[in-house]
Amino acid sequence: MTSNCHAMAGKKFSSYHLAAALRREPDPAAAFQLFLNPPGSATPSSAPFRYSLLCYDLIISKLAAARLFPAMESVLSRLRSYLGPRPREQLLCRVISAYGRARLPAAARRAFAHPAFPEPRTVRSLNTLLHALLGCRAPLRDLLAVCRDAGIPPDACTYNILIRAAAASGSIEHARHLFDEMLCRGIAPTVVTFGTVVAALCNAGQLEDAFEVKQMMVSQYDLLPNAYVYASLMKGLCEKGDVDAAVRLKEEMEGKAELVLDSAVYATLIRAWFRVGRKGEVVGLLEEMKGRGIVANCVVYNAMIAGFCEDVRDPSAAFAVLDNMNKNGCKADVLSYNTLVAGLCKLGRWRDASELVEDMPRRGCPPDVVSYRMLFDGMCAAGEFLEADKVLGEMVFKGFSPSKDGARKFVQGIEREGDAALLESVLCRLARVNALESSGWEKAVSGVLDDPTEPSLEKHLDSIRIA
DNA sequence: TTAGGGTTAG
Repeated sequence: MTSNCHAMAGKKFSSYHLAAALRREPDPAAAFQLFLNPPGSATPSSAPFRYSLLCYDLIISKLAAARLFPAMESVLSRLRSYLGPRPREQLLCRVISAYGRARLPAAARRAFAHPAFPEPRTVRSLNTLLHALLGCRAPLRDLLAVCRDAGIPPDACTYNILIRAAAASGSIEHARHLFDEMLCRGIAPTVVTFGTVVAALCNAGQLEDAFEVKQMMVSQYDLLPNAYVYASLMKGLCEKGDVDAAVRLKEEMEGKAELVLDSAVYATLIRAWFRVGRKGEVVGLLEEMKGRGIVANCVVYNAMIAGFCEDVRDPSAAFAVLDNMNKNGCKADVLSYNTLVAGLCKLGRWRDASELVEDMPRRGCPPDVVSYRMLFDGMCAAGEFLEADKVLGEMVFKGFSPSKDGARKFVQGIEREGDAALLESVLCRLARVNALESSGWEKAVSGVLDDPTEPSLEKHLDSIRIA
């Protein structure tokens, strides 16, 4: 189609045309082919195609978003020898984030140092890398090491990520220390910093401290608490069982003109309402939302799905919510499905859960590692080890591994059933995805080794050790 | 797509 256009225009297909074609092409693999072979470039007499930086930018962004990493890396290599304006750091950030979302921390680190991008790095790509590593659950000390090695002066954003990493690794003390350090270095905390600190304190159950921080941001830093701060506090109160206090906080928000209630605030309350058995009042909350012009998003629907599954133990009602959200133009996300899968498994309905997981790709939402782990655990809990084994095969094929706990229960269950051949094959597969604790498999394996009918296991043991 | 909340699991 594209080549026809330029032939009709009687002009050479330039990088300008290529950029337009890349923008139009929805299929990233097709866009990659277009980039490699621009129309007209194959004619023997023609000079090499002259790419513009925009073409590189477009194709790299597209491939990054589609997680077509080998293709993306090959373009990055070409970009390295590209003689033209140097690419912007924003593009590098996109590449790093894509690796972070794919949970590939080593690749994210390599990208940060990629020679296609001109030195020096600014704090912007440093922060992107830190955020990517945080998403990969890298420990705080790794993040601190990255900061030290980069030698880039941190900003408030850097500290916000580090504080969140400290809280995620369970150390409020470290988070506090980082906050103090940032003050010492003359970096002013922002409303985001306070949002992070309040959330960390609430998650740790330190509500009094969290409220103190809310006061302090006003009195000492002249910053107003926003909906993020309120949502964290409301969730913290609900978890302590003080739903009424959470409602009072919502009323406090309503009294402040500068504060806008949003869907997160309602999702928090909806979930809490279900937990305390006030599901009848949820409809009222939804209507109130509507009245304020707040559109229910995935998070709100997911809170309802969780409520119907966990509290009402009524998966059909949860399925109805799923249908409803799709009708209302809100595409169910992986969390919606995983919540349902968890609910079905908890009710022992692993067959229904299995059907739902199988149906997810058709519904436009491929299962993730959590979907598989929950289904696997649900089958193990039901004593359905052969079914669990099938799921395990599919998981391993897709590069996912079961949780350590799930793998342990699975191995113990198969041990109890005494199927040595199955146990052997299972241990090898688990070892391949590194889902075995050494003590766990050693114990299980030694049990089988005592069995003289199972001589081939030693061979597999060696392969496990090498892996 | 430089940072924070809210819905699942662990």
